[in-house]
Amino acid sequence: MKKILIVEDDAEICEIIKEYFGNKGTEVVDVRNGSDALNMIRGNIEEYELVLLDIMLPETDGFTICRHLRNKSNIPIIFITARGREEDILSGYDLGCDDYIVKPFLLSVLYSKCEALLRRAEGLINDNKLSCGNISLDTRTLRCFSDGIEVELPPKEFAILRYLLEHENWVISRDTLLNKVWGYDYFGSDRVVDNHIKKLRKALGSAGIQIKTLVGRGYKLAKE
Amino acid sequence: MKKILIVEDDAEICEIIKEYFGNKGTEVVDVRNGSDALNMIRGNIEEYELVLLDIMLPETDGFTICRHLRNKSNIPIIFITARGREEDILSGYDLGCDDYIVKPFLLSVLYSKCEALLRRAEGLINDNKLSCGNISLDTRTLRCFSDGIEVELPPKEFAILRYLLEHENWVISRDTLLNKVWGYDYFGSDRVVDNHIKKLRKALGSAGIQIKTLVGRGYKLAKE
DNA sequence: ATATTCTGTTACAACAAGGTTACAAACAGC
DNA sequence: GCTGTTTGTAACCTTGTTGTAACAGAATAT
Repeated sequence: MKKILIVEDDAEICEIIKEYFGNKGTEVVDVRNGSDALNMIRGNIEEYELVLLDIMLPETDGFTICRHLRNKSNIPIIFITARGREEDILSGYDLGCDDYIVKPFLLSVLYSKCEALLRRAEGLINDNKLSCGNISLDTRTLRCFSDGIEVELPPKEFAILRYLLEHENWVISRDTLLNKVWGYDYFGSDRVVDNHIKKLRKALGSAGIQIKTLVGRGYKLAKE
Repeated sequence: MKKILIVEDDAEICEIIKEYFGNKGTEVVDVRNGSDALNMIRGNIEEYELVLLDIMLPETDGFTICRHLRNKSNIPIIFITARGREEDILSGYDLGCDDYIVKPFLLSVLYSKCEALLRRAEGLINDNKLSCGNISLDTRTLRCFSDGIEVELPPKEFAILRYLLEHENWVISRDTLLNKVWGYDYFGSDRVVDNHIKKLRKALGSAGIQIKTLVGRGYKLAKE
């Protein structure tokens, strides 16, 4: 469950945000004044995935809090404030915030903004991760993991494994693999496939047994 | 120089954005209708680092364009539109945009939002010190250390190493490096990359082995 | 202006990946 | 069980990719 922090002195706003986000499965922890917020930052801010920050606060203002935050963390920060003047907004962005929302605002929009920012901060707008059992594969960084340890795969083997992962539990014939991995214009022997499957199994180590042979029909990848 | 794409039918808005961003050192390319935008996406959207997207456009609307974009790219997307109803905003976020700005807006704020989003998209909020294994790099003082001792690097090699450090463990193709380090308008042989990698490895001494070759795919930097 | 460094090209050697083949092992049908 | 077919495996050769150094032109410093 995601956990976000809100620094806001208005009890009512805290409550409606906590309820709205809570219903969507996101835990919201609130802090009502600047000095508590600073203590939180000194402590374990790593617990949180995002910070909602008011500017006008008792004891220490939001800008100062943002500065402290950015000194130790890249955590996503969204200002939520009644101060909508150009110079305030620009100050916020100068301090390294990610978004700046002027009150009053729509809860649904705030939630969507948080989602979008969290997606972006985690670097996964499209899901690049494929996995099946002990095998996983990141198609963006082109990394493959077997039993948690990284395995270097040559291009063809990577492509075959990727196709198998995209079609978990399907029986894939050699012909299909030749078409999808080699291309429609490839006319060599289909024994190439066997060879690459062999190398793939070897490279995957103990997870290699997840690639099953279906005699006369092809191969399939299973969770084991 | 950063390059961003704006899809917007209003010539005046295009012009003021192009001028404002141009003065700040960001190139803005404009497309005035939906079908041109779709062609751009099918072509080389990789050239751009961010897309500003209007919704009401001739031929194809912005939502459709956003959908096509997200099918092939994680590029940051900001909607800029007169449609400020809740359902429109939520539709935008549902399609995977990063921000949604309702017209009229302040140019300075738009620029700050772009900056913030680009920072976030590149994962570089605190980007003064980069390191990986025995290699570290201070982008402020432009100094590089390998095994703790300082190494002087020529500009190109520094830029390559910086890009690799910013994408630790990613497999970076020669094409990507040419685009990101040399610029999208470079059309020489990609063997330049090999040569600079060779010099970089040599300059880094024993830490040079942290730069791995992935035959047929490019290079990657790893912790060893 | 001159020297020095940096950059990009080229040529060639070294190497890894891909594909074929041959043979052993496993399998299916009888 | 036996037999023919399919698959696993390893060796081998070809091909394309990469490492490397030498070189020339461009950029920069002196």
